[in-house]
Amino acid sequence: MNDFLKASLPFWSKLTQNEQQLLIDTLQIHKYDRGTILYHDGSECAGVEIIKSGRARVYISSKDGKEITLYRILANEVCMMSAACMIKNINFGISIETEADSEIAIIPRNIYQKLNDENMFVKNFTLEMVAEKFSDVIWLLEQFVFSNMGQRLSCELISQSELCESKILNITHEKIAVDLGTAREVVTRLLKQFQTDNLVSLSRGKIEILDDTALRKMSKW
Amino acid sequence: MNDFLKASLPFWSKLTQNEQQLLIDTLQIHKYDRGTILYHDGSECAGVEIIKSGRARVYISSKDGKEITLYRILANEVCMMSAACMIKNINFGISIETEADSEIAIIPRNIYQKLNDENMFVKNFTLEMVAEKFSDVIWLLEQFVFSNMGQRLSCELISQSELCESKILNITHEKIAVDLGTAREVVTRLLKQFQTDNLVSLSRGKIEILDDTALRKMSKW
DNA sequence: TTCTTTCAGTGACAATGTCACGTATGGTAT
DNA sequence: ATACCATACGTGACATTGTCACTGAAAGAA
Repeated sequence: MNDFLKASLPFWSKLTQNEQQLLIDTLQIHKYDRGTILYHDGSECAGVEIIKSGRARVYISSKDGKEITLYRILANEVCMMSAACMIKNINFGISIETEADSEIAIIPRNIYQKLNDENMFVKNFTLEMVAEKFSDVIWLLEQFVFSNMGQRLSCELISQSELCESKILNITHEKIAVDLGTAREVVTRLLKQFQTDNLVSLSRGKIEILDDTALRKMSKW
Repeated sequence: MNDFLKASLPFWSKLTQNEQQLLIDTLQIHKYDRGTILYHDGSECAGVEIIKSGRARVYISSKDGKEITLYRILANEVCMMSAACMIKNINFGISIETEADSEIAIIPRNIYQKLNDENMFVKNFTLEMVAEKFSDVIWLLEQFVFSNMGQRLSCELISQSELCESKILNITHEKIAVDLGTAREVVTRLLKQFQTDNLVSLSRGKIEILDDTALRKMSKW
């Protein structure tokens, strides 16, 4: 039962017996279908979420429906946004949705808060997670400000390929566009170019990576 | 002497007598001219910096010299980047420069680390500061991804006006461009437009805001 | 099959970024 | 004052990216 807690929470072994039991007793586990919105800009956060299985996407969106993906949360990872937002009720203006059918454990807000206040290791963990994601977002901003679309697209293809551990990506231009915060047409145009350059091979809902060396080189300019 | 510590460090009154004394004893105070680079991407951080007087700009830059400002640190504010980077040696890829002649106090790295480990309030403060700046950066990213230049420029003019508490900004198009992460020509073009719309009045190195209501409305779209 | 939905392709145009200049302004040296 | 110089600004041409309004193509449902 608590194997995944050990795997997800580096501070697990530093908790007292009581703290561990408290966690186990209050932990809620939910299943969500792919595409469920776990958290939407401005709503209350229920607690700290741990992805037992599946995957989630953290993103920001504008009123007119544009989006950009900040980062993803994979199995056994903790959603620190929920951790952070409860600390000082800072509203980050972000949203989170599942990208696959997912099983998610929730540590209730007040429980995590208690652990965070009592236990140094928990607080350390919280800080490190926030700092790490902060670092991720700054990297993203860098990409956005300093790189051209070709670089960003090749980078996206590589990381999508790593995500699904395959050179064949079952993904639409639309999804890529949302990840990158651009328009589908732009993605289509560039992918077309990539295809004539023999970097990828395209078909409906599918992109096959032919030359990942070249893409990698490109993405790092 | 330690008045500014009280003002800058919310946890000051929660420190023990010994801790306070330790801080005072090890505190280093330096003066820097306007334009000094306090921290550059990848260098070691000396410690936690507190701006006693003056102002600093936190930014990221690319190899080919493009920049974008993340946020500013004003008098009596603490540079939490240095705080964060020492926690886990996360490299944020940022740089910091003074924007005015500044007096800066530095809490040595190991001292802050010690306080942070020992004292719950210090750790809380660190976390809150990181979360707050994180929130700022996400806001910036939102602006960058979802807003057009007109909106971002009007927003910049408003915030510059608030910074110097005047409707007359002594600032060049170049500086504004660097803040916004765009090119000077783009700023020049738009300012020209703003001028013909009677929003601002331009002269060399100076921008006078004529209609801040309109600018404000614009910046919030 | 036919219908329908989703995905992709395309041309025209707008906004922004880049480049290569030219021009204006204010300070400094003589 | 005059000439000179550095810095700031203006501008046109063009490249890249974003937006819009479509059309066409593929895959699943009726």
